[in-house]
Amino acid sequence: MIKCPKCREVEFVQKSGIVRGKQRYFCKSCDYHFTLPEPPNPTEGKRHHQVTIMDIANQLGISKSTVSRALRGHTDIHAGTRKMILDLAQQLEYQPNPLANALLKSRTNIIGILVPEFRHYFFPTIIMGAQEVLSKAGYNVMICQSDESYETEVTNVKALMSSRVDGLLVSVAAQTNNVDHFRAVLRKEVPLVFFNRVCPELETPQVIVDDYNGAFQAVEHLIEQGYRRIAHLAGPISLLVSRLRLQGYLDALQKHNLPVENGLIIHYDLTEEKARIYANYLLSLPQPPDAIFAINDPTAIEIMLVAKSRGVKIPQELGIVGFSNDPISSIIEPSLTTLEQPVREIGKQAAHLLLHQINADVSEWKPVHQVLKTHLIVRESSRKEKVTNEPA
Amino acid sequence: MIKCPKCREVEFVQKSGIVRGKQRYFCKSCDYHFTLPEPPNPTEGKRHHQVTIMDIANQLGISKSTVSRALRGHTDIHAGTRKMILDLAQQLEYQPNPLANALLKSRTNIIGILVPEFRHYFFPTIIMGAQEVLSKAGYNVMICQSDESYETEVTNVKALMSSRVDGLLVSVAAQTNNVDHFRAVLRKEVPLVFFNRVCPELETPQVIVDDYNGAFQAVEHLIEQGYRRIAHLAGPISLLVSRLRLQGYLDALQKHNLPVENGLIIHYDLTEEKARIYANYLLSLPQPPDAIFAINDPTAIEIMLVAKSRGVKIPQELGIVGFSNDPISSIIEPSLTTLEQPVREIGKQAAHLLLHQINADVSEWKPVHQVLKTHLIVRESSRKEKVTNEPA
DNA sequence: CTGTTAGCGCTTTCAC
DNA sequence: GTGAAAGCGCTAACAG
Repeated sequence: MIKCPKCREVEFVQKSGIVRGKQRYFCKSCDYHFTLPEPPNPTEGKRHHQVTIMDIANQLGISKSTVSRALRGHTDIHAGTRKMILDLAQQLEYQPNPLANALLKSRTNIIGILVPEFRHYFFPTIIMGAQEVLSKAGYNVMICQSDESYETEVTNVKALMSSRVDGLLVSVAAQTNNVDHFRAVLRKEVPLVFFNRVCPELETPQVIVDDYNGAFQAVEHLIEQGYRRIAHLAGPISLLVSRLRLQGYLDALQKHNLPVENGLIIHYDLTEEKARIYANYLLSLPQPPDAIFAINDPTAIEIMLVAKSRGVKIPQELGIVGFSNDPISSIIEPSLTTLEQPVREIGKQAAHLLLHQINADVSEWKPVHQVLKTHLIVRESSRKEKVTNEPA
Repeated sequence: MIKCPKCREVEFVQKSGIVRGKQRYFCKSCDYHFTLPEPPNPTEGKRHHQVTIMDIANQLGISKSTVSRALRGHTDIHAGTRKMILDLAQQLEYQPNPLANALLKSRTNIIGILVPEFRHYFFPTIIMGAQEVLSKAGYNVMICQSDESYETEVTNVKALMSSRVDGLLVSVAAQTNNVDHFRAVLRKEVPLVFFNRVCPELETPQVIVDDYNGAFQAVEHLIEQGYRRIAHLAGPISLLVSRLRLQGYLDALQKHNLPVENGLIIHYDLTEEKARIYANYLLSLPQPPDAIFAINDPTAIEIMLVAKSRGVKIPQELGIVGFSNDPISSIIEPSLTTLEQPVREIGKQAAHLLLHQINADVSEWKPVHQVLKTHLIVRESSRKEKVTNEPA
């Protein structure tokens, strides 16, 4: 005898209508009702596109829970059963559906990587480093590029978030002035790690190199080589990396009692096109600089090409130093003096920090600031004194 | 009165034990049984991490189907209800969970891209082209690189397949001789499109450039410039692109009645290191070649660097032609003669073909072979006769 | 126009 | 050691 769990009445009536062969019952006294499940029908022949644990269970005449347990390596399973399951799974080329798992656990095992571009050496190499670490930890990687555009960056972050990535590795676009979209990420408690182009105002881990000292060394090296009017083709002031390298430049000038000329400091948006324009501008000044410290190697290369096309001799009339040691720096003639940074390592470190955040509770999150070393590589583009390399 | 749907008996008994407050009933006569659902408990206060349609439905006192319909833009919905739902969704920053959808539809909206590497200009540019098309169509992209290794390629394909990508864009690794892993992809009816490094033995779309004619032009150009012992640093014979470019090379020699010397044709695995080794080998032959046609620009660049380091004069003593027009070709000195190919367009075309496969029924799949044009760009590295560009 | 229900594939209680 | 059932969030079929 069945009692209604709501009103304790004993009578149920079957209402008219059947849902897909199932019978529905309603309590006579209250609004409580339920549907009687349909008797199991073994003569069903579904054609699955992908093998599921249910297929294995059915073929073996056991329940899917047991299959699941065997596949997941639970201990309390009969050894024989386990073997049957594992063998059949192998034979059927069973592949667990990560979507089901993801839905259940709210974890996709996907990491989003957002970079400004990946045409040059720098970001691809970082990505390779990150991928190396992440794929070892069982994560796949989704890569987006902002093309230095703020709008694209916002769109990409939204896309990655709506793909429910488990974490985000980001290098900010040159045009980004507002970081609310990253705040939203942290608000949803999705781990976020910045590298190279970071957001110091956000409480989240970041990996950079020692930009200040690198820039300082670069400019001091130019001064020691005898250059006196040193320009700086800098990145947008919104980026910390630009500000740090600028400060290194300024302090090196100051240390050597060289005047700072604001006209020789140009902030630009890191696009190839603008690099060319500003290089031309600098070289056509009434009193052009005798050296340029460029924010990065692609910029330095553009400057070299412009200088060459104008017949300006490097390094005699113009010294150039870049940043990052792009392989092209050693190929171009004259070869480019630059600051080596452990590019691949940046990616690996960032990935490690991200994994740490993912595996820790939100309350334990720590905004670690990792700073890696740079190393000046002196090549031809800044060696004014050709004969003597050592000081007298 | 409730009848057992299996044996038509009328009596059910409640067995001892309650599952999470639910009561289970068993037929007295047969083994049929069911569980009576628990009465709805409105005083439940779950704390969700992410906003779901259920949250919206509950707050509005309507059903989640209605919310779903409103959000999906179905027409048959009361305008007022729709507005309420849309407003609340906005206010709650509701984001649909793509995992639930993916599980339901077996579509992830993710495309896997597998390339040999992305350090140089070529593959990143293709990826950008593909991404442009795919993201417009609502797809995200998952990028893997095989590092030219067969094993890594197999691993990557498996990883992408187990991520249930909706389609695959692939350029094959140099070391790949066996394509069973791609056969498995097609067997599972996952759309697959090859580009650049293709598998002609598989019945699936592919995008290449006119490698044969490109190579033919390149070598004919060298011959016209007066070079007579032309070597070819080729890719692995397993790749169609290597075979086509080799054939172009051979036919150009034949057309101009130049002998083919097997010692001047070297197949290699496309790694930077080996390029250097073989370049050195060629240049140290008792009768070294007076020109080299390289399978691609990175290879040509390596050859140039080796030649320079050995004091071999380019183009006077050694003519060099590459393939692809990597930006570095116009930067290096002497600038590199090469074949321009519409790199970005390759990615776009491949993406279009893939989208077509995805949207078509498997029975309609067509192994289209798209061939894009190449264009010889003559630069300094092959201009032996410096003064006269035109024939007499 | 709206509500109810099943089910995508899987893991995880709970019960035996 | 194994099975039954719930549920992750969503859409679609069906009933009203």
